Amino acid sequence: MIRSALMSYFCGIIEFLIGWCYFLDDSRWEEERYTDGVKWKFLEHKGPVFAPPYEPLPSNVKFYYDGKPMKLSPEAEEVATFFSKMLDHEYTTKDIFRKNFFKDWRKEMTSEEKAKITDLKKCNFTEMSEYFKGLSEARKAMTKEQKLKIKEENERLLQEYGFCIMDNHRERIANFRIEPPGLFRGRGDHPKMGMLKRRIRPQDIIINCSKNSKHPEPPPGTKWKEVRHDNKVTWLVSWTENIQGSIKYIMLNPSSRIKGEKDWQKYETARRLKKCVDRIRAQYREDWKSKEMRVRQRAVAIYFIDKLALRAGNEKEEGETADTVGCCSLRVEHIKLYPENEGQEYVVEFDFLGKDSIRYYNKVPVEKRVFKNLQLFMENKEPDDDLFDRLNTSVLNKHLQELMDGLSAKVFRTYNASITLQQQLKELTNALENTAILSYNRANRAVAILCNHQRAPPKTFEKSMQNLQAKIDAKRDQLANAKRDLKAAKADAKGLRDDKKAVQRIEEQLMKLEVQATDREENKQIALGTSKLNYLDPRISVAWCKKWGIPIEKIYNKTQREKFAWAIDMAEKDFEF
DNA sequence: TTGGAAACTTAGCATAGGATGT
DNA sequence: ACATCCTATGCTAAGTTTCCAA
Repeated sequence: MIRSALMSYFCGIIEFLIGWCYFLDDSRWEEERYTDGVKWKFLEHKGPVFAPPYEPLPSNVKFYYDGKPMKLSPEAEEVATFFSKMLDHEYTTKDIFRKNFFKDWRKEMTSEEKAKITDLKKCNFTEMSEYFKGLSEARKAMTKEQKLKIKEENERLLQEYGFCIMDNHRERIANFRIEPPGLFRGRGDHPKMGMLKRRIRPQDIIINCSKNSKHPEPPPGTKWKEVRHDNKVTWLVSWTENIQGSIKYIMLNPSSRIKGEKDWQKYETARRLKKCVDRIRAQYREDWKSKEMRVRQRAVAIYFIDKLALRAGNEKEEGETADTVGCCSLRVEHIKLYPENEGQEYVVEFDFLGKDSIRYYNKVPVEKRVFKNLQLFMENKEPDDDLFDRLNTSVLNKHLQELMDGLSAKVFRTYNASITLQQQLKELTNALENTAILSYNRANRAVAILCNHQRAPPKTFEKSMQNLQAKIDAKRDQLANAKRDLKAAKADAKGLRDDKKAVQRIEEQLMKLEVQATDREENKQIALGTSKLNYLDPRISVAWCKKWGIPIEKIYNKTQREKFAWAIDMAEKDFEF
């Protein structure tokens, strides 16, 4: 079954089929493929699409310094436009943002400009800002023909640069456009916010492709930094970004074979954890009693990672990024211990900023041994000391790897997310089709809450809720009227039947609206997409759809169906995670 | 053998663009 | 036909894990 499904999905052509049959007949394929690390045999692409060059402002749009108009050099002007475009954002008022911006802006100025422009407060960007607002208005107001023309040009670019050939398949590339220059805005309280993210040029670009492929051409008069032929990696293009000095990549779309296969493998690893999670849990519970402090710390950390789906928590360089933590990097100040709280014993209160500076707040009762250990870990420490001072992610993952091949901290998140979805779907789904999606979303929501996937409530949330409520009220009135008609229409049989039908139809519509309202309200601050895309084994959802006769389109949109094509082909209604 | 770099996954937000209502 | 609303998509930052050179 798996065999044929896979073939129909992946094996378009004969050569490829041979490769897959090798895989299908021999489970060592994965190991071989991944231990020798070869990711592809052939790779050809057209290289990246660069950001459009800077277009200087028209002469009537002026920058003012100290109240007087001032013509800027193109370099300085460009950076000024970045700032002017952000004027409406709160962060242009933040000290760090302004300080970083001004420092980097000055680097782009001529010496004359530098001498003159010494105070950001004296800079007036409003005319520039208005100009860009005007441009975006104009873009919105374009005629159909103009919009179509742009759309066609985008499509042409996509067809030319958006695909590559990897091992006999034309595959979609994820991000073939180079990130345009601008002002860096990190998430949360980022020390580098406002810094200039510089323009990427051909000489910054490393191309990766097959030796025997047609190499991408750099724009006329330019050169690539390097062309290499490394088939042990999956990226096509890379460059070094100037804010953190990290490398950025152009890679394939999630619909590609190489990503799909990896995704599948991820869920298979999580399913292997399912088989031995009892043993591992017994182990860490045992380790809570260990004589060795480092073993006890490790065991408590794994418990948190398992029970609360915390991230591993790598160390971060201070001052380079926002101050956020995960499990291993928790500090004393991030938890509070309550021997007794609201009728529960041994309660731990977590309050810290996690990835993307999203707050994690949770009060959980824990086992007595965990509680006692935490008290011990916190003894004689300052608030900003590490809670787990004998532990880091490398030590932790090394230990996990010993417990199970391929086990790392994030596998627990994947496992717990997927198993929770499966359980919740079993519990919540009732046979009534029109509430099935609500059940699904609720199961999805349980996972999102576990993983702390939050979102800012949409700006228009209140409004949209009101609109929906108005619709519901209107529908209620309509129902009341229909019921009245029904009472009045007792006389003749046909009218009675029609009226009954009408009442029923309206009742159904009303229920649908009410379900929609419930769903939306419950979703106010919770993001479902992240878990759906990254943590939930799609085969669970596919199986659920098959079991309840729900069209897959109801839960996965087009992009998601493309990403999960492997699972849609593979999973039958009896799939068990 | 280890620490930093490289590679790759996960993340929320902005907005484009399509659906829906008027 | 147009305005409004909502969802899908693009974007790129921020994580985790793996890799590899010293």
